[in-house]
Amino acid sequence: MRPNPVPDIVIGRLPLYLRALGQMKAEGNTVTSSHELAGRLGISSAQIRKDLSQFGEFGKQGTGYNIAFLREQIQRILGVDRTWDVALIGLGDLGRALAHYGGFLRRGFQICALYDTDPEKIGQSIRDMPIQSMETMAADIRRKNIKIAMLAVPLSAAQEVVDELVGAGVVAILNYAPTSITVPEGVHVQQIDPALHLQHMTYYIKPD
Amino acid sequence: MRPNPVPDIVIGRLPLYLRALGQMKAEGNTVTSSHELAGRLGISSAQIRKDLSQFGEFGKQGTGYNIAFLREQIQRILGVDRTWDVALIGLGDLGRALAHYGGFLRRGFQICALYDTDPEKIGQSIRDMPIQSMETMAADIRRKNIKIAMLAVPLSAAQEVVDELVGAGVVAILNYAPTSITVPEGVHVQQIDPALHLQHMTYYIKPD
DNA sequence: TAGATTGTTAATCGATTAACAATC
DNA sequence: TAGATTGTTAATCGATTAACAATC
Repeated sequence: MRPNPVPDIVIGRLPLYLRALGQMKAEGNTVTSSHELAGRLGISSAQIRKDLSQFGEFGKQGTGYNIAFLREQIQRILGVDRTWDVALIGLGDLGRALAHYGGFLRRGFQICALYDTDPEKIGQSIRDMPIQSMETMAADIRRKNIKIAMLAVPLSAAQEVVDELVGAGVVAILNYAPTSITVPEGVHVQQIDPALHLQHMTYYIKPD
Repeated sequence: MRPNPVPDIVIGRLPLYLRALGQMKAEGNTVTSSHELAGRLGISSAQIRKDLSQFGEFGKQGTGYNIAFLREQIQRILGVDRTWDVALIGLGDLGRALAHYGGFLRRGFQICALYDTDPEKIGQSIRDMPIQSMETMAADIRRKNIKIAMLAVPLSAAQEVVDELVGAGVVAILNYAPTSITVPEGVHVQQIDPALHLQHMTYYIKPD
């Protein structure tokens, strides 16, 4: 009998815990508690303990959690106790900002290939990485065994590029194009659309 | 007796519906159904009908929803049947990309003020907007009655800037700094942290 | 009319929380 | 020992879905 899968909503909180633990470590602390974490993150301590209990027993009654240890455990659970290669497609303003962002590496990700359709851009380099043609993208991604892609192309190109990425073996896509994309079973998509978040908030602040 | 508030999780889906309706409109369609929307968004048609029913009756049995009409209604519900002024703080690579992004306006938002601490940047202009000093930020935001801010400053500065924004009357913050921030009751925060989304997905793709 | 789709109800499903024994 | 905090259970709370009468 297979164990029940851990709810996706729990998986989604683990990176949040990891981020907070990283900050606590940077602050020089060595132990924390579900209450302290809860306070930082604005959720309940019971939820944190319940979430962690899905994966094992990481704390000590009376004293709480060792920060370094718990951090390592969550990194392992999420699979970021290693560095993942990531392809970045679309080198407009946003794509360039992502390519320059230095924060991915310490969280388990390394942008290692850049692709665009614009002949003006192809051949240019960012951080010593050449921008390559999308013609060669699929073969290149497959050859490098890249499993994760960040998509910063215009809306009109998004689905087409997604299909190509999936065909090339990519199984996780972070989509910055403001549209829902369709992928086969087993391929994971996360979406970032700032306007969506802004519109969520305006609901609550309408009466000027 | 006050009516039950609409669940936040429902509010969070409305911008998604709005985005899909905008695309359908752009494609030249005039009517749609809960089933078609559900197919596009990968959720159930029952959920869409239930969500919409929180706010009124927008469809017709047998025929579905008029796209233009439903779009207007959701815009009104979310408060994006107008254009909101938005302040952007932090003009690094990401801040610049956001300042140049042309997609906000058609979704109800206009970046109308830029702030940074770097003396090199202050005085420069992006899209005809001058980058202003953070010294003058609070007074300026209050004078202009800006209620929404996008925060693209380094982690180390985030909470400090948030406190100043809140003090200046900002009630909605889109936080790009990779940290949880603390705000008083009545102030809304949404967070964008791409590494969080990537780590969420690696859980499922671990066995290389 | 026949076919389609809404809006809504009740049932199901799943997530969160409160509480506490265990124990450091 | 006394105080603190975990891991876990059961209860509560909330969200999703299935089903269908109403009706276009």
